Amino acid sequence: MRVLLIEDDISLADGTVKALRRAGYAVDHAATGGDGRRYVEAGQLDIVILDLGLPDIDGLALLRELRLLQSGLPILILTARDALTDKVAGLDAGADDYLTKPFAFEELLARIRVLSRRNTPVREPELKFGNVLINIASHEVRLDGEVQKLSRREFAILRALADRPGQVFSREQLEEKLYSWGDEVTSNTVDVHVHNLRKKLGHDLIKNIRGVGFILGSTG
Amino acid sequence: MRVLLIEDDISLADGTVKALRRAGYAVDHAATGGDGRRYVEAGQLDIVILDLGLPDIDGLALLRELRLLQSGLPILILTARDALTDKVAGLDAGADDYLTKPFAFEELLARIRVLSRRNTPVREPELKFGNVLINIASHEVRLDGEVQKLSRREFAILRALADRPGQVFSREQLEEKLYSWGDEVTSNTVDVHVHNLRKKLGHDLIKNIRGVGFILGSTG
DNA sequence: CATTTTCTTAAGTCTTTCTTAAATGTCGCC
DNA sequence: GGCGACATTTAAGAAAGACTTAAGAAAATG
Repeated sequence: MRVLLIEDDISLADGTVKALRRAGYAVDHAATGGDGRRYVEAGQLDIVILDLGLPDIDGLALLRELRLLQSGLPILILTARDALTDKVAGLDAGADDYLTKPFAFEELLARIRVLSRRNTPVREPELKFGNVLINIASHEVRLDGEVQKLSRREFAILRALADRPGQVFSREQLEEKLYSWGDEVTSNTVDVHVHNLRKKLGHDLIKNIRGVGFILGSTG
Repeated sequence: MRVLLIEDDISLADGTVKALRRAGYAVDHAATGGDGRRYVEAGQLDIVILDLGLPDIDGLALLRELRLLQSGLPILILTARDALTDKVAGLDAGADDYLTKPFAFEELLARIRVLSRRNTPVREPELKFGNVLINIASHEVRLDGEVQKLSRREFAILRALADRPGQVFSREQLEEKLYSWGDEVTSNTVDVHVHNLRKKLGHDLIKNIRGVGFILGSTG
């Protein structure tokens, strides 16, 4: 298991590196963002621990770059920035976990274990279908770059379909994604929302399969 | 996106449930571990938020149980227990994230988004017969790579035949696949659909065995 | 608490698909 | 080769399903 620590504070990095090695990991250390990027480009890494206050590159920008380089690579942000907005921004930018300094080393190890046992692939925070771009975090959807305001239910339907492109969802399945237990609905709400979605995002994005349901993003 | 909150403190749960719903999630709430387990058994969930101080079951034991029931289901622990050993134990027992109370709701949402980015790869069951490719998930059928639009009944017949290639199906057997009990039909519908299928997919795919029924030949 | 937005319902319209039945075609047996 | 049984084709009316619209109810927002 090979870990890359991107951290500019040398003395802090030193201690962490040593402790990680003691815990049985092979550890690389990069003191700058540019350096870190080169390590990731070289491949062979299983997990990246990223400090945000780097001297040369904005941490979140680097994070997005690394994601592009290796989309499945788990990235844990480890930083002194404990403001809520920083956490949310970091996680939404594609980080898999966010730990603030000062931290308990045992917790870092546990969170590394969580990330390293994960074997399912991870999706980008943004989804793209043709000329439609879906930002899960901001509930913002763009058609040809232009922001379209979606209501909550519209977004929920779109997201459900976008989670599994090429898979048909029956109305019942979609309702399950929209309504909590006890809130079931007995009308053609889904149809109406789909209709409104199509008005906003174009008529070809969501297709209907007669007698079966709705589907997004397959060629048929 | 369907979230289950397992939490015994009713007033806290109420607030969280409402806020989650406002964020666009379908939310189920279980006040006991046993209840929570039943929700998970029922399926349809995308993520579980688990409180550890439950009245009836030890939280970690429940966590392990849920993991067995649905191994890919993301579980986030949300608890007042902020001791390091609790965190480590929770994460090592199989939780995907661990958030301590009191918490910022925005952070919970961000961490839910992280977990929902994971998508369990789904096997796409495809059946192939000569130059005909059948995709069950998308209800798509291709002839020489080109998508052919099939109606519901046509697809049902083709799927029935394709499920057991080389086996002859009588008209009665095929009708059983098309109609629910009580909907029986008294004409040559099956023949008509087979005819339309052949028009779309070539005349050799579905063969007739005189006096017996229809069969899908793998040698086409 | 008033205003605005979003959600649900339901009814009407439109489209596709299903069924029916009758005509035509084919096989195999006498 | 002709006859009867079975299979295929055709077309039209019926039925089912999808889409659209609008209005009242509910929920969010300030």
